[in-house]
Amino acid sequence: MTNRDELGNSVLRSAARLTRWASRNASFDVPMAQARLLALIEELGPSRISSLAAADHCSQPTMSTQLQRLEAEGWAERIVDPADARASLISLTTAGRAALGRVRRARLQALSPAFDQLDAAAVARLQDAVDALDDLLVRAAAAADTVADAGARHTR
Amino acid sequence: MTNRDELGNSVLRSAARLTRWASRNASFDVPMAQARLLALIEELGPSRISSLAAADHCSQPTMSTQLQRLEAEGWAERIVDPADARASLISLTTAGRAALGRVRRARLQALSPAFDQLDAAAVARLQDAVDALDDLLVRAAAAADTVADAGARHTR
DNA sequence: CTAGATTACATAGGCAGCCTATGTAATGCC
DNA sequence: GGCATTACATAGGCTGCCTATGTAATCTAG
Repeated sequence: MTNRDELGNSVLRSAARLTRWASRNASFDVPMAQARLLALIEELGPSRISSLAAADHCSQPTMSTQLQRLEAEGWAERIVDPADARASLISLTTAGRAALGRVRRARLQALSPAFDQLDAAAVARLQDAVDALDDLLVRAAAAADTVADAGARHTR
Repeated sequence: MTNRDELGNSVLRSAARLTRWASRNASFDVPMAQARLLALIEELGPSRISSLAAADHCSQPTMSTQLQRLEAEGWAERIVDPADARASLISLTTAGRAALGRVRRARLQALSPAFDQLDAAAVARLQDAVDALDDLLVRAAAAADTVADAGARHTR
């Protein structure tokens, strides 16, 4: 048990450390959350605000304000959903796609000195690490949802 | 090229996702930064504020305020460094060590449903992932320091 | 066809976490 | 003794996230 407990703490600690380091050292003009949102919109295509919030695992108001920032930069635009006047469909502008490209390049530039030292085996190992983290997150999120559903059922 | 670039983005994205998920779902009473600081003080033993800031890769004012919160909770205490009246030596109180234990248990509880599903191979894979991330961070930080030093040399 | 529930989103207010710039007190050096 | 340096504190600001709540559009039951 101590074994797995220790591992759980290690995973979270290492992931958090790397993330914090990247956000400190990757000097992009674009804040993390905006960059994430740009990528998300690109991935999903025209989407509603609530869909984006669900996909990003954040609250709807948080997504609303983040989107307003993207719009202020001219990186995203919204059209009223023709099927439902309450909702809007969000998509990237040309400038938004360009900004996303800049962000990705800047982020890589911060990591590249480290990556340049890696041999093929280390690259493969990192690739496997990414898969392992993604897998863990999927399981954790699924388990949390199950718990939440069970809780909701109790309150009905 | 595209291969490594893609991997770089993947690593950062996956680590960030896991971290964000954990901070949302691990319902401990103690905020992330405080928890980190508790662990850091435990690891380093009596230390100066500036040392803690360096170890945590944050600024000295940030560490000052975080420490004030730990002190307010009664989890850390400081004594004036007998060798230098400007500095103080920070250490955990008994309550602080207890709080650290609670945090670790709470954090594990959030992850444990996911961990319970893992077989031995998956655990080993995660362990390797942690090592890979740590290694990457060490390389990245070292590379960044080298660049910083070179820059500093230029300004002299 | 209309009153109430529901849905989609916006706004308000608050807290964590981090930064830079700058002030203050102790120390070290010439 | 005077001046730079060092260790830390304070001020002010930004991102990023939350909950609570308001508003307008839509759906639904009667």
